[in-house]
Amino acid sequence: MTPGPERSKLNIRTVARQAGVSSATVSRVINGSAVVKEETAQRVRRIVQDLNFVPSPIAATLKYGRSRTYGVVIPDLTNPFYPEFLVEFEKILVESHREMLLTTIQSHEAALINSVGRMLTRQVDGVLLMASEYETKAIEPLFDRKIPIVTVDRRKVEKGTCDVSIEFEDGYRESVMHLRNLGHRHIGFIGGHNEIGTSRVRLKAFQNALNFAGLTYEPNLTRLGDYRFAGGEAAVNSLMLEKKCPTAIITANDLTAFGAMRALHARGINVPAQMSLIGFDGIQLGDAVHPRLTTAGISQKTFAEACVRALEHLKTNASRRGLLLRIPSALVVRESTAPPRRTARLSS
Amino acid sequence: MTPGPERSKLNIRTVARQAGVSSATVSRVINGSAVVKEETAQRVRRIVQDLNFVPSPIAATLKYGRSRTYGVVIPDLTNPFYPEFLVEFEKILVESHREMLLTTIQSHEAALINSVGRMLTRQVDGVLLMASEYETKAIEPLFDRKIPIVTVDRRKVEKGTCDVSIEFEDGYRESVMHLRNLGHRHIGFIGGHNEIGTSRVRLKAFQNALNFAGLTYEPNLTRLGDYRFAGGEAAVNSLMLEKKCPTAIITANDLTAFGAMRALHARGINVPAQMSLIGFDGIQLGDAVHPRLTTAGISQKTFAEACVRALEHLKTNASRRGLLLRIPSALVVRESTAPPRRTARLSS
DNA sequence: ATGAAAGCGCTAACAA
DNA sequence: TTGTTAGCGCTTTCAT
Repeated sequence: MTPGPERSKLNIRTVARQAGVSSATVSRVINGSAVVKEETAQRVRRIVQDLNFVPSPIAATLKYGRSRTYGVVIPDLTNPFYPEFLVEFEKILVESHREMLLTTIQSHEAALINSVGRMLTRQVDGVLLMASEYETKAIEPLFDRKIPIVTVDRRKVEKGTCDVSIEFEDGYRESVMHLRNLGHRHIGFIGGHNEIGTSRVRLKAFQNALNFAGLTYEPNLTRLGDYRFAGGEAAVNSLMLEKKCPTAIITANDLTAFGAMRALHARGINVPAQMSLIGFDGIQLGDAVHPRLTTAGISQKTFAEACVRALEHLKTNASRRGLLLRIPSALVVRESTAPPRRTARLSS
Repeated sequence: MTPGPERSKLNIRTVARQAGVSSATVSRVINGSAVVKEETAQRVRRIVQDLNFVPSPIAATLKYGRSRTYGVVIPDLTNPFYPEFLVEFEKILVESHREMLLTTIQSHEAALINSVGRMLTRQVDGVLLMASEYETKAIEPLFDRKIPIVTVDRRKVEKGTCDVSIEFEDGYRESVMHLRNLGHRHIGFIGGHNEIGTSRVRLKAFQNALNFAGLTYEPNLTRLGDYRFAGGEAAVNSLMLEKKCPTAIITANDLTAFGAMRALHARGINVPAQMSLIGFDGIQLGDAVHPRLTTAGISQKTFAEACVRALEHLKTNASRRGLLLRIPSALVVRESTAPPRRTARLSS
């Protein structure tokens, strides 16, 4: 159209022309190839600067199918555990010039299919699946296309997948021992839906911890929550109907503990004087509520590093059976635990 | 399986071949063009299904420079306000088949330059800048490339930008009126750093609210926080050194209020009996703490809708002066407010 | 040490 | 209504 002024677009060739080299050379300079003569490289870099040239990785993605992007599927972004994780995860990716494609399913099973579709569409190099509550069918397309998958808290791996699991056993053992040492003998537990694998793992870890501490598991002191306030609240209200109430409660996560705390307050039960409470996750907000929540936490940084490592592992070992990494958890004692009081409505 | 080695890649042409049409027709079907004969369209759709074909928008991005992706820059992902916003924002984008590129700067000024670079690189169609604390220099590249920018809480627009601002005036006025009606006369305020525009806006809104309520602004009852726990905590500790303490405190956001609450508890000051407290933001956690936080909130859905609308507006009106949208805020009365008590250490 | 050129998958202008 | 084709920006082999 324009024969004259030639409104040229800003691409690698524009730079090449200005620098008096070929586009191949510019590409080499940008990607730090060692073969280019330093003098030439400098000239090119200069032009890149002058023109404010930003290379488009999209073209590279198109050509090689690799996007330098990892997808992450989050079950519930309003649970602060995930944002705190994402901050660390993003940091690692950015430092190594990779990108994160975040999708949330907000506990909506159907949304997972959508999420997976977006991952495919954007050609991610791997998917971190934090939504454990998924049906295999939804993620089949990822397997079909041999996209590396890293699961969380499944504790098992298939071909082409890695798993990063939190070592609930550590944290719950320390939690139970802490309570036992304070004098507690009857400890309640608020878990998650039983259909979810990780809920069963957490319950089991709690039971083992009781056993380790020489205490007996009392099934009627266990309730199922939903990893959110509401579940913790409802569970406490139900627990308090028991003839023989526990003197302490351990929960599947911190949000559940917050719900439990609210319900206890509402019933005029003082934490920790009349009821001790321990969460799991170690979210920052736990340090802001009153009383500050005693909880078993993990290092989000360690967790994020493991996830990235797992994703990278699959890049080079795509079809082999993957890694199974474990993240240790440890108790953080704050203010929501204390020795039991006889005044609580314990029968006998 | 297929005769011959032929391992053909799965692209629009594979589909075309199988359906006995041209790639252009397949493209038209995929994009819902009306001109294709229904019979042909059906045949194509069938093949797409059979082959599990997923079109690559990357190629389209390469061709047209538009990525159907909006970038979002978040100042601090561990403030639940942002995750709660993102859930709504993502929902809207996904429904209209667009993508979100999330970057966080975690209050790191330097990270903004990095964020902006990533936006450029990924060819976003627009940037939502929630990090108000930015120096113009960092976002210049966006202006240079005429990438639509939507700012938040700046309350002013330049060429090629829109702004979505929260109407702090509503919420603070209701907050102050609520306190005044309870009998409070001396209300403290914990704001944010003064260098940040939105901090000054919030303080001003609070002052106007006092004025509206017929109360006098007392500068010595104002402290500066940092929009996080720590700031709220420190501010309360400083406020309590005043000869004449306030009987109620209003904060710049909920996280600050949490910090304030913690500090008050630590000092044995009961909320709300001895001190009333009102936050701002309406984050979900506010309903989980004890006492449940009275706060002025916005509808995150409305907020997210406005942001998307603003981004879309700039798509068609790229260089014109943009929209300036306002999001109303309203008080949510919960448990952290009550009439003042003479027992607090009020002098006189 | 550098250049020429093919091709990744898609879309839209144009042709039939 | 459908087909043909050029070209988006980049990288990488092969040639020089």
